[in-house]
Amino acid sequence: MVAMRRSKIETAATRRCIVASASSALRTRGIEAVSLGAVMAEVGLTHGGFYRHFPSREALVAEALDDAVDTALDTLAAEANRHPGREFSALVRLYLSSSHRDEPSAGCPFAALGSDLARAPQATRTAATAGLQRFITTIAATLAEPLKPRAPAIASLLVGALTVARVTDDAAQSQAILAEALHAAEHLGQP
Amino acid sequence: MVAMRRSKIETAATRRCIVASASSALRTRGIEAVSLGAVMAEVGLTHGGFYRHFPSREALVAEALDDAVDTALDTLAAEANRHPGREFSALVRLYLSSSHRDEPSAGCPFAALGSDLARAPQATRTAATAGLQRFITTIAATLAEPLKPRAPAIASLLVGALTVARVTDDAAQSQAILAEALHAAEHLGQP
DNA sequence: TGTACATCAGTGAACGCGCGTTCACTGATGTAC
DNA sequence: TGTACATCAGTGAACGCGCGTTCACTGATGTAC
Repeated sequence: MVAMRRSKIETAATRRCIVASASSALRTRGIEAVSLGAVMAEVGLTHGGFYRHFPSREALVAEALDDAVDTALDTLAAEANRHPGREFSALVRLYLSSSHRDEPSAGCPFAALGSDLARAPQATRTAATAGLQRFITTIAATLAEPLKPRAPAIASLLVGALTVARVTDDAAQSQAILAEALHAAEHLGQP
Repeated sequence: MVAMRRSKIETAATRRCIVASASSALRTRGIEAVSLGAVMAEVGLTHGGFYRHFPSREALVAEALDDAVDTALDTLAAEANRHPGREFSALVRLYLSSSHRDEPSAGCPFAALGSDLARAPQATRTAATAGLQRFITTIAATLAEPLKPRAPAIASLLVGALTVARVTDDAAQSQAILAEALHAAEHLGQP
């Protein structure tokens, strides 16, 4: 295909595709293992055009992380709202499901990238900090008033459980971790 | 300095130094960011000699991870044993301390490398799986008999809390996460 | 115990590779009149 | 509305860099006798 100028609408769509591609690639392969060439190839473009959309790789990473937080929290909040009166339990069960464990590309970026984010450069850290606050707020929204202060601990439990359930090679141990974490989360979600 | 053959004792010491250097570098900078050149330079050697000790970078990573698990669990178990009758609380307080958060190089490798380990190659995954089991066992050893099944959930909470406390940019939020996680851990450590 | 030789820990140059970034170029899109 | 020109999305080659790994070499250590 020959290079040529694209319409503003096409350009905006391309940019969104690049972010979406990076957003899932990051969660699948980790921040450092995602190359610009791979992201652009998945969108159907060559790597050279990248800099028409972003000033640097890091700018894309920060924006892709924001996108990941958005879509993951939307999914969790939607699941909670689908179960009126049992929002907390619904959120926790989806988060600690084996499908979430087995599909990091669309899942929680803190479980997929936690240790990477702690070492990431400024722009990414800033996006991560804001996203983490939103994650905690989303959990708090499903808790009764006096339990809301437990949201940070519950967020920690969810992120940690999914992370270690993905670390272990042993399928039975992985299931046990999810099950015990679910039990503990429900315990923390009650007075 | 001129190259020359070293005694068996020196060779073994060098090997241990390489592992120790890698063990802390991994936890500080992440698995992918640690280069053999940097590890060897820290030991005072050039990169070429690495292959006299290990067949590949991955073999070193797996062994360094084992070392990290060993030293981190030794520290936790020693702290627990220093407080007879309050082993669980002592372990959890050390794990969720701000000094642990601020010093990843000597700390828990699951908090420092969690998401990296989930994507690591076979040898590393195998070492991580065994190490995770030992971590859970170490926690269970500090719990009363009927509470031992909660060890995987408590391990998840500790790993997750330290991970997200390191992700956030906001010092106050980081402290709140550690404090709330400690509260939740103590809650889970009681009948 | 002493000697002759094989071994091998460490050096430093070299390799091939993939990466992020830059750049000259193309030609349709957007805009000024 | 029509025309002339500036803009710029995307291409593909090129760059410099750091990486893991290999290798010929050095000379003290280890071993066979």
